[in-house]
Amino acid sequence: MGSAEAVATDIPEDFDGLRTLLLSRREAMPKRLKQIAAFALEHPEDMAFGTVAGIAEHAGVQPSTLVRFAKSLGYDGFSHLQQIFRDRLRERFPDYRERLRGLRDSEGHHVHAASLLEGFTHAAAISLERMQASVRPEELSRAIETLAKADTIYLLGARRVFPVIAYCAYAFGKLGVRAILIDHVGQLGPEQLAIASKRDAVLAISFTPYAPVTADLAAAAAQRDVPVVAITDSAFSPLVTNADVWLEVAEADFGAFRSLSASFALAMALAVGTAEKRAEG
Amino acid sequence: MGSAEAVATDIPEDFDGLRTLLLSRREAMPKRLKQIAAFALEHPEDMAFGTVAGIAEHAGVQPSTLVRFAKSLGYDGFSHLQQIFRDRLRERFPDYRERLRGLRDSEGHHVHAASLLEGFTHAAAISLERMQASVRPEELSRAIETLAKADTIYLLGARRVFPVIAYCAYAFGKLGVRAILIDHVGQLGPEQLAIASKRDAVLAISFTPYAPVTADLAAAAAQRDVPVVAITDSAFSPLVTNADVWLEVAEADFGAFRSLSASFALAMALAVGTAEKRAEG
DNA sequence: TCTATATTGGAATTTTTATTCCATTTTTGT
DNA sequence: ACAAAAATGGAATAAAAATTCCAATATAGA
Repeated sequence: MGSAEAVATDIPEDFDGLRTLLLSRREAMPKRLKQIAAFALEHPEDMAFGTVAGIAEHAGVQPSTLVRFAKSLGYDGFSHLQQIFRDRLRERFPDYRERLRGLRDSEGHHVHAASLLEGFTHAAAISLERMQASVRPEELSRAIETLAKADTIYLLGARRVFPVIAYCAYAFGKLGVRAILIDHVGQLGPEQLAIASKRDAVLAISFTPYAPVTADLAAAAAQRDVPVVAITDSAFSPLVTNADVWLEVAEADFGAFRSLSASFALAMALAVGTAEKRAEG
Repeated sequence: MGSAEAVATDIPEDFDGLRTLLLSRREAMPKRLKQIAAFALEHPEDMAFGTVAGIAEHAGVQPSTLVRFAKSLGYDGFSHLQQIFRDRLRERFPDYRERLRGLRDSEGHHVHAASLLEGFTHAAAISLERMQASVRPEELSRAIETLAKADTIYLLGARRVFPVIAYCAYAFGKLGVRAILIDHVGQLGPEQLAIASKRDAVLAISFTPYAPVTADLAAAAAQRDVPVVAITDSAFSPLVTNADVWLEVAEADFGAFRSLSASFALAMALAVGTAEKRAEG
């Protein structure tokens, strides 16, 4: 016994932890392993994407040495170590379920509750960050212009995104912009939308799994030449075909639930932007 | 010859090109391939990291269909296609900087629209960060325990926070927890809440300026010994006096509008925590 | 310098993963 | 409604990758 393998007690499951570990062990490492440690911190992307053979060649070591490196840190093998680098690129929590399970066993209930909260908070933060990169300013401007020209704005959204559209109703009301929430009570959606004309506009939101009502009502409106502004999560959304302008928002999830933070931020920007544009002209 | 394979003349080598290609072919694609195309654009990260088997399962298709998909676009095989997704993740950071620079250079309206969006995004991020510090894990646990013990959960929230409570109705439903949304249609709030007993619970949310309905209905429920869990923004809130447990959330604002992000994250943590606790015992 | 111990290189092996093939189902055109 | 073509599912196969093992080399302590 007493081999080189670590006692596998504190294996870092995220990149920061790994970096700290590597730095602290740096001095005590044999030549090739130190070489790999340096390479890993310098080229985390290669570590995330490469194969053992490829990375080994780049780093100037043997494939087996890479596996040894991973094991000496306490990981099962190279694949396990690589997961850390992949998670980092994904900006996701490392194996969150595992972590939650561990917390539940070791400490009290409130720790678990806190980490649930942390999970949803994190998902929200990621969504916001991603949206900053994905929404194109020109499209946003076009959407605002379309809504600003409208006489009345009809708000369309069901199920998961209903809260967003409900908030739009609140915000437009506060801003003095005439907007009508199509809540589809008593299945009266079509009737609620029937009076929309080409001088109005529809703001429709829908994410997977796309609620059929939303797409149907938006299509019906588009048919009658009512301008449609859509917020959705993919170019394949049924809303896209009928939309004059569409904005893409990909929300991050935690467990089975997706965030709505980015959608809210976007909806608010649309609402305020519309109100300001109207005030101008 | 003349098989289904594409003529391999214009294989996009970057993500944007691929996206454009997929969009242009969207209509002509058979069902499963379209399904994959949608999945690929929605979950580019999974495409980058996953294995054929894993991605196929997530997307709900057979592994062979994934390979066919890649080939139908002109790629050698799945691995070749996957490379596009990996390259995209590698270049994500420079891409983002480009975008910001472009933003600065472009014309006035777009900049303004973009900065509105940034403002709301920022407010949301700040709110999330603050909440992490202000919510005490023990209180959160107590709130979850209270809700978990309840037979039926009555959801109370009006005006600005109505979206949060509406989302709770959605989440609890998904999680199989009996919950009733007091939407106060036709001013029937008191009647909707009348059947709540001490074996149930009320989850009430209210922020300044506190909507009187919410406080009144919560007080009426508390009067009849229905446990009340409250989410509010200060110790001076009218909800506090009637609540058995209360959680404080201070949302940041941008312009006249406050974020709701932190409230959403908290509400989701409550919902999932409650469902888990019920599953345990 | 010599020996015990740790480290390294590289081929052999096992495991995982991508791809192909064919029978079955679905769609399309007449 | 029918035949032909296209699309699909799933098992079989091929390819690629990770891991292991052992001999060779280097290192440290006496």
